[in-house]
Amino acid sequence: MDKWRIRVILRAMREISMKAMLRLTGLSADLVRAWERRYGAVSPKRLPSGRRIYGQAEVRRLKLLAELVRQGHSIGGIAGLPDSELVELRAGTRVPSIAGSENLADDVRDLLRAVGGFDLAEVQLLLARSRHAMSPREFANFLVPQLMSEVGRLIDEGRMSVAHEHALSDLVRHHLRKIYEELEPVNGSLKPERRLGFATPEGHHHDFGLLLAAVGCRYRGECTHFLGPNMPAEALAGAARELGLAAVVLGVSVLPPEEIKVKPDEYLARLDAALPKRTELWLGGPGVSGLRRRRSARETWVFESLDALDGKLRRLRARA
Amino acid sequence: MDKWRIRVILRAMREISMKAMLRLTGLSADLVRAWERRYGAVSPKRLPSGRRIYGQAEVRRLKLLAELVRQGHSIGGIAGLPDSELVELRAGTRVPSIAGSENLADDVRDLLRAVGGFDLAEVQLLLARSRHAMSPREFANFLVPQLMSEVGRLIDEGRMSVAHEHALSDLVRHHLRKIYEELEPVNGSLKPERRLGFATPEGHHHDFGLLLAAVGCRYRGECTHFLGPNMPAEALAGAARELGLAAVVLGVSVLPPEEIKVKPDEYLARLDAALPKRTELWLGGPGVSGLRRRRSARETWVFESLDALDGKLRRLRARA
DNA sequence: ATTACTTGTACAAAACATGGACAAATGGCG
DNA sequence: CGCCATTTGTCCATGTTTTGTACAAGTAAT
Repeated sequence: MDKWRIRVILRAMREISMKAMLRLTGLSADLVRAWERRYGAVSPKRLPSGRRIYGQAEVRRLKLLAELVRQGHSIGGIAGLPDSELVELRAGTRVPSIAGSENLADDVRDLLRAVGGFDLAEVQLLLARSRHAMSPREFANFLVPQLMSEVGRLIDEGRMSVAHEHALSDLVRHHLRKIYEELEPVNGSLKPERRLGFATPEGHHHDFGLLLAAVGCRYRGECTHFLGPNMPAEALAGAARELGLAAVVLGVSVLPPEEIKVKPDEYLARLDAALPKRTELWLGGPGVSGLRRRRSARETWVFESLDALDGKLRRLRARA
Repeated sequence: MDKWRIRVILRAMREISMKAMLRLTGLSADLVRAWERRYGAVSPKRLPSGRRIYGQAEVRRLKLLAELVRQGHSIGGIAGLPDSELVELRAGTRVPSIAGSENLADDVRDLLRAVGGFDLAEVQLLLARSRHAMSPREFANFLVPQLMSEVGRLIDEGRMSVAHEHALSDLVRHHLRKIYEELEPVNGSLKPERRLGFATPEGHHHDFGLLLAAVGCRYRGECTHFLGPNMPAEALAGAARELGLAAVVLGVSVLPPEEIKVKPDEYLARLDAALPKRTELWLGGPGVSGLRRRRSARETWVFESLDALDGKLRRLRARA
């Protein structure tokens, strides 16, 4: 028979058996079947033999339901809600869910108008709507960069001030932070953990890009620890040791000369000296191009874009 | 027969079961039912089976009632008031300086242990629990300062590193930011607006204290605009003009000499020159004591503590 | 043959409703 | 101050609904 082929196809489409689903969700077989039978909580596809197969969407939904039930919601009350409202329930924010996000460009345009008019409440609303209308990945990798670069352009043209930008930054960062929080893996993922730590060097206060990277990694199912900006080398090394980090992801920005307190190269030397031998160093951000090439026994990798980071994760995952 | 299958899930969005409501409000089932039966404090909808379901409005109202009762109001006296008057009541009450000290100490202890073990997921959980178990004010004015000062002490003693502190800061800030967001004025139930803008001077990247101040002001029902840290004087002045701010609240921290890009006094001079005549300047934070006394036609006020800021708001409110 | 999974039924525990009772706290009032 | 009525949080008894888990009997996969 070509059962083998079926299996390969299933794996390729990320569709998994019940047992695998149970591992991912932490639920019991009887319970999931009861939820399905009594409330129609999920409707997994079936093999010709009648066996259930769960796709990514079902697993995600079951994880959501399980988490909400743990939080005190009654399964009967939430099993019928669509995914988007489950997410809202978990987030605790009310969002006037507009049907579908028509176009990324439209969303950006609306946001820019609201920012220009300093209507922060409206910006907040639009961001919330966009965040729920698209996937975390779309939000973090497309909408946010596009929005911020447009704002940068408008500032260059003198049609907006940095005040607009800062106020917007605070709101956008807040939403990214929420996404990061909500992506928290419920149960240990299938693979053994590869812990990643995120920080920016001492004197580097902007953790915007770092947050984007962390969101991307969580989205890929990595076990991430956000340690924050402005992290002294020795403290970061200590944290890496305590946490047993497989890699430290360092977000390096470009600072105006008068703000440089610790030279990036010096910082890296100190970090390299203090960091545990096995911990890899992944460097990203606008500031990496200016770094001197160092020689070190340590596995060091420079990524030029978030896509490159994403690619690396996919490669690592495929190998395992 | 199969009544399960026939059963229609007719719960609308954002309506939650009693158990979930209890978690959010921190009240007990018996108590809520008593309030409902005796005073009609809330009137939750019912499922066909008779079970109560609570919407956003009811949860908010119960939280409000619980907080006011904790502050000494009698439930019988306030249970019948409309939401707007409850908010008004909260905005005008003097808050007891000590709020369940033994409980607070427990929370802080648990948090410190989790931080020390670098268990960020646990910290996140504990913060979320505390945030819901106490009023925004208790969280922002008691738990957060106590927690952070304890961490500072542990760092001085060498029992914690700044990495712990930064990772914790990120999480606490996130929760403060959420509180700020959730305090968004209900429905303009309060007095005509006195718009306040919040920022830190150029080069000052820490907006932790600023956020605390903003939360405090929103709690008092003020119309607040959080403009963010590191704000150039001219941009801030422009924002004040556009927004028609009644006052700019500036959070000044103490910077190590090598990080000072713009001297605070110079910054203030520039700000004073650019700011609209009618906009007041409220200065707070650890850095205000080092400021030179300036002469200016502008109404300028220096506050030494968050309590002082709170007091000013109450005085303004009482006058109106 | 063993394991994993199916459907259907059954049952016990948890959650919740109602109404009543009770003691501690509160607040006049003589 | 003592005394009494009221307020208020908590607890209990009893019945119903909801929900998690167990099990039997049969089928597919390894």
